[in-house]
Amino acid sequence: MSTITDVAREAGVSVATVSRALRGLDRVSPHTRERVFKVAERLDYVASPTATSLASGRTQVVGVVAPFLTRWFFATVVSAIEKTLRQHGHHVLLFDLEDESYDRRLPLKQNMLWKRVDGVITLNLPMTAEELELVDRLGLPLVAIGTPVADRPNVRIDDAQAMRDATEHLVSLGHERIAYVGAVPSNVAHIQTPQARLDAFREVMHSHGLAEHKQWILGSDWSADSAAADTRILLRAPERPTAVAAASDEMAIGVMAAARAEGLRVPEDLSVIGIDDHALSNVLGLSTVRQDVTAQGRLAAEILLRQLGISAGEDAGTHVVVPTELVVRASTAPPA
Amino acid sequence: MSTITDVAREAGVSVATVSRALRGLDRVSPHTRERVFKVAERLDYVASPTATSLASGRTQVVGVVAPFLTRWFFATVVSAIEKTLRQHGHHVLLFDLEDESYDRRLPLKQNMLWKRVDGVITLNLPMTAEELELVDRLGLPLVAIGTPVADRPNVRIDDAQAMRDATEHLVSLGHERIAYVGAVPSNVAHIQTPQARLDAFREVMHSHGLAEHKQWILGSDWSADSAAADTRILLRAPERPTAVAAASDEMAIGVMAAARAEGLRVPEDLSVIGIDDHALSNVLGLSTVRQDVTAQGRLAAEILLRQLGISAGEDAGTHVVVPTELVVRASTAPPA
DNA sequence: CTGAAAGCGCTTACAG
DNA sequence: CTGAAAGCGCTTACAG
Repeated sequence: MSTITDVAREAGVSVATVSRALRGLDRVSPHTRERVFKVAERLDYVASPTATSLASGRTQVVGVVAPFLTRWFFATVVSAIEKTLRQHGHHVLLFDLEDESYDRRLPLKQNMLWKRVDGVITLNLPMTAEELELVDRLGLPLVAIGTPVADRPNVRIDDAQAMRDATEHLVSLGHERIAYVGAVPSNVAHIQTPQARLDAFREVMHSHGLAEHKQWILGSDWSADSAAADTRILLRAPERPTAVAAASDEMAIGVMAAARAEGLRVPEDLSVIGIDDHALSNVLGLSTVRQDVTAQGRLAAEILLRQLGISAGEDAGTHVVVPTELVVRASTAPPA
Repeated sequence: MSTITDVAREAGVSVATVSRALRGLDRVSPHTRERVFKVAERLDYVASPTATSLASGRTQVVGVVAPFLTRWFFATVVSAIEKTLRQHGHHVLLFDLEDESYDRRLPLKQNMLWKRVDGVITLNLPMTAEELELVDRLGLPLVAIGTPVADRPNVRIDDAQAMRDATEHLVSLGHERIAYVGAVPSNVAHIQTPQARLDAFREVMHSHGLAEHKQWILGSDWSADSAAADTRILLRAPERPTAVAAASDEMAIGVMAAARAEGLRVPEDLSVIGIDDHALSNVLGLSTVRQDVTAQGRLAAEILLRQLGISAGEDAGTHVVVPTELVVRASTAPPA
């Protein structure tokens, strides 16, 4: 592979001039610039990012950090981030902090970030004080998607509003006996979004004077399987809810499956609603509150690029709330 | 942040000695090594990967390239790759080659790889001759997951065997009128796995003397939505299959939903089987042929590390076929 | 066992 | 507008 020296020699100029010409800096004559471009193209020259980084201090790489990757939300948002960054000549270094045990995660370490990335995007990741201190010490800009990180730029949906809309939808259909799936177990401090959703659920129930049954608030590890298992127990009790609001579509899908397994019809015997608009929700007829995850990924990437001094997208500020939308499908109906 | 020079000064040795001591090379006295370690720790020293790369030619980064990311298979395999690489001090630079249009993808370019990664892992990505030539020119080892790439190391399942098992399962239940969902449209050259599955389906049908109806071989863009839409048309025809074999669980889920939407019961009126064992398949009661995607990601990462001279995992060779397993659930039964 | 020095391939003031 | 040179922070022969 050819280096900047090869190009300089062939073009009959200094390496400094090649560097300036190729990066589009001014103070280069049009004629020289053109000659350099020609030679660079002929030699298939691409500047070594490694050398560029050492000299400039920039890597053109952004660290994307997630507590896990294998759920719909994360894959979708990572895809959007990657595409947006690549359009602006940047790349994503991916970190999956999932640990063997569900009740903890791996910590962010200096060797993941130091001189490796220009900035960080977190995905629903509450950061510890030490991690935040690390990011600050390394001077890295940070944008948080979902769960906020201190006062850093943040892109998210209004979790409370989303769950309010879901619950109000059930109430407006006439439901009074409503269960909730997706409470945060106390051992999972690194997953916080659900708390705001639960609070909103309670608020709506209370505002309508509806009773909140403690045993109808189900915890979950956020998976369809565990939501289904918990729901089956719930549905076997003598007192049964007529509707379930789940904090995510994946859990809602588990709830629907559990209802069917218990011989109940959805929505005739049990209404179910989730939050997300998961890729499978449409085909499964799940009512939900849709969030635009792709937009969140794109916006977060654009904010970070702007913090790096690269103009990208429209400046919508540093704290963006992406709107959600109630989508009524076949899984919700008035109680029998 | 401190540099190797800081450590050398504090420890009273040369930078060369610090470099050797910290990397565990021999020809360093135990006493010196210990002193260097102490100082390095006290100064929070982490070698600049950017400088290390320039000097050594190694980046400790692996490029992971996928035709898209937002499907279950890809997210799962990327997660496994990332974890395996990180255990060995390597990181993943992620490329999502999805384009606006489904019938093409972005090409792999020199600026994504050159001096940026030490090797490449492809995920179900048929490479063009130019792309392969590029990877060769850059001297990068490559491991392919799924779709093979020339004669490079490869980790995959036996696609033919998987679909044979799925189809044989339906035949053994007594089905004779079987449809297939997931044929590859001719415009999607960058997605090839399904072709082997379709061939295997045909082979089994033929070996049992069962008729193959041309209109029962459905193409698909590999999503649940399109599989559902196509299946609904299929099920409205006067002549109907009693079973459907789908090339993936996501499509099979679409088929089940379509059957229900048409008022048919699964499995009484229509049996459905897929391939994958998707995260939602258990809860939805979908019969399937399970593949271990996490193992595929781990094995591919280990092979690549070994090609880079890093001992990782057990050496299982360079061409690994990960076994699959028929999982019978509630979506398949004898025809009515 | 240890150090001085060259080299990796760029960028960036500084002169001119 | 252009070039010579220092510098980014490591690794790696080469001496000793």
